[in-house]
Amino acid sequence: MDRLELRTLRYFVAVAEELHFGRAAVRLHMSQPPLSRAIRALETELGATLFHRASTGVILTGAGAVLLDEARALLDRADRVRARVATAAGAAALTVGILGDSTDPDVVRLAETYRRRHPHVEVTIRETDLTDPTCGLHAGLVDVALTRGPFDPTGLTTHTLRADPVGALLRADDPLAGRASLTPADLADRRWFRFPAGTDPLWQAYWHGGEPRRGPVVRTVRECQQVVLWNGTVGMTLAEHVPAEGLTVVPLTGLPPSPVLLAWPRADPSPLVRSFVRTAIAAYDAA
Amino acid sequence: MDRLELRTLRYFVAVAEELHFGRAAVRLHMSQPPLSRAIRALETELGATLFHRASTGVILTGAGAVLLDEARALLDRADRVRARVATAAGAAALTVGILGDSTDPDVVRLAETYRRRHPHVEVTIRETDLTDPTCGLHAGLVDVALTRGPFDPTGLTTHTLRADPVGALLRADDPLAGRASLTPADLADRRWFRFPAGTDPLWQAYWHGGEPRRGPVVRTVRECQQVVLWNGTVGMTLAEHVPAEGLTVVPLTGLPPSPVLLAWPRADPSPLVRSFVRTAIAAYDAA
DNA sequence: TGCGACGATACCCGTGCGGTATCGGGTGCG
DNA sequence: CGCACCCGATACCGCACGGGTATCGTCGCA
Repeated sequence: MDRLELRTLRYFVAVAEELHFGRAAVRLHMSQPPLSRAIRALETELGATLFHRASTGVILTGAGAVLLDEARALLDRADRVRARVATAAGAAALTVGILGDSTDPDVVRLAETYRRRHPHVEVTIRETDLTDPTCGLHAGLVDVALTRGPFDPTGLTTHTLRADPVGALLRADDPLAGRASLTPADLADRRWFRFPAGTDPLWQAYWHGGEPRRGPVVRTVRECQQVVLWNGTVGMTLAEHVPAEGLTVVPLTGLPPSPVLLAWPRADPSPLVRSFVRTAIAAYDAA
Repeated sequence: MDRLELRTLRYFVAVAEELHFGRAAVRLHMSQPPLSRAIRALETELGATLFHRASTGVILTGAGAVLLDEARALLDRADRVRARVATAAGAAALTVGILGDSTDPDVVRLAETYRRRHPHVEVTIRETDLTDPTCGLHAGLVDVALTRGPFDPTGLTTHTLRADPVGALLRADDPLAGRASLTPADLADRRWFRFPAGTDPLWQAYWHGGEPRRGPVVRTVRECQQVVLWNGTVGMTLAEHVPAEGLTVVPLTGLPPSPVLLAWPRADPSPLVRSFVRTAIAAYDAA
C-alpha cells in the first residue's frame, strides 16, 4: 500500500524519459541497481508491467505511458506545494550571524543554496567582529550564528560542523618564521594581540594560546594582521589561513583545532532556524 | 529536499483533521512520538510553522490550512493513479491454486484482501486434490500456488510462509487413540492410506511417514477421513486438524512440520504474481 | 499541591534503501 | 564463429531512518 511515494515516481519519470536505466540513475545521482529494484517494486505494487525490457532497449508499456502522465502531474503539483505554503506563511526573515570580516566562499554558497530552496525567506547576513563569537545571538541581533567555538553556550544549542587546525601568525622575518611547527611555549615570551576585556572568557583563552597574554587589543582579522605586521606581535589564526604580504603562518601543535559550529537560541527555535541548520549541516557534510 | 513525501502528507492530514496528535496516531496505526517527529520535520522542511501547539490544544496556522488543502488534493490524485494505471493495463487475470478440498478461512481472507487492493484483477481460485502439491503449476493451470511442501521444486520458486506440526489420523476407538503422542514406528504395522502412483515422490514420502506404505489409495481429505473411519487404516494429517466425528488426531513426533508455501514458475513472474506473493507474505506475517 | 492529559525528548532496534561487486545474455564486430 | 562490451538483474553489505517503548515537562484543573 505504501510503495507509491513521490520519490519512487521521480525514479519512474527519470527512467521513462531516458528509456535507459543507467542514464536515469546518473541523472538521479544514484547507482543503477537500486533504481532497477525500485522500478521493479513499483511494478509489483501496481500489479502492472511498466517497461518492456528488450535487449534492443527499454520501452514504455501502455500502463507505463499512463503512469508517466499521472506521475508528472503529481510531481508538478507537489513542487508547487512548497511555494504555496511559503507564500501562505507570509514574509519571513532570517538573520544569520557570521564571524569575522573575511568573506568565506563556503558561507556565500550556503546562503545561495538556502535562498534557492526557501525563496520566500529574506536572508540577512550579519558580520561580527572577533570579540563576539556568538555573533549577537545573546543580544538577539541574529537568529542563528555560523561561527567558531569555544564560547559560553548558556541558553544556546550548538552543532559542530568541522574543526580546523590552528597556527601562529608571525612576521615573515620573525626568527621563528621558518620553523615547521611551533607550540605556545615557543611564543611564551612574546607580545600577543589580545581581545578586549569583556570578550567571552573561553573564546579569549582559546585564541591566547591557552595562557594569559599581554599585548595590543584587536577586534578584527584585519587589525590582527596589521598589529603583527607593524610591531612583531604574534597571535593565533587558522593554519590554512593565507596571510597578507609580509606575514606567515606556522602550524601550532598541542592545541585543539578550532571548531566551526552553528549556534541558535535553545528555546523553541523557529522552523526557519531549523531549516537553515539542516541546510547548513547537509552542505558541510557534502563538503 | 526529500522530506515531502505522500506518507508524510498523510500524517499531516490526519493531525490537521484530528487536531490532536494522540488521536491522529491511533488513526494512523502508529504511536505518537514518531508522528510528532514527522510533523516537526515537515515544518523544518517547509520552513513554516504548521500547527500552534497551545496547552489548550492544537490549531492550524495559515500555512497549515493551505497545506491541508494542497495535501488533500495531492493524496486524492495519488489514490486515483492506481486505478488509472490498472485500467490502462487492461483486463488482468490471476489463477491461484490451493491445495485440498477443505475451505481455509485464511485463504478466503487473503483473496478478499488482494481483490480489494487490485480490483482490476480477475482472481480465480482453483482447488486441487492432494495428489498434486503444485496445484497444477507444472501443468500451467495456475499462475501461483498456495500449497504445502515438500515437492519437486524444479522450475519453481517457493517461499515458505509457515510450518505446522503433523499428527496421526486414527479412529477414535483405535488402541493408540488415547496416547499423548506417537511416532511413525508406532504405526509401522498398520495399513496407511496412500497417494496414487505418479504423485510427487517427495510429497508421497512425507505423508507416508517417511516409509513405504501399503493401503488404500486416496485423493482428497474427505477420502482420507472416510478410509480411516471405515476400516482402521491410519494416515497423517495436520496436528491442529479437527477431525470428523469418530476420528481423532494424535501428534506425531520426530517428523518435520508441514510447510505452507507459495510457489510460482521461476521464469519471469508477472507483476500480478509478484503482487500476489507480496500480499500473501504480508498477510501471513501479520497473522 | 497533586494529578491527569498531552506533546516533546531520549534511546533502541529492525528494516529498507543505497552502495559495490558480479552475473547473464544478447549484440555487434573482427 | 568467438570474443568483448553493453546493460539490466542479482547478491550481498552497511547504515540511516522510521518506528517502537519509556520518560519527561508543562499546563490545567480539582
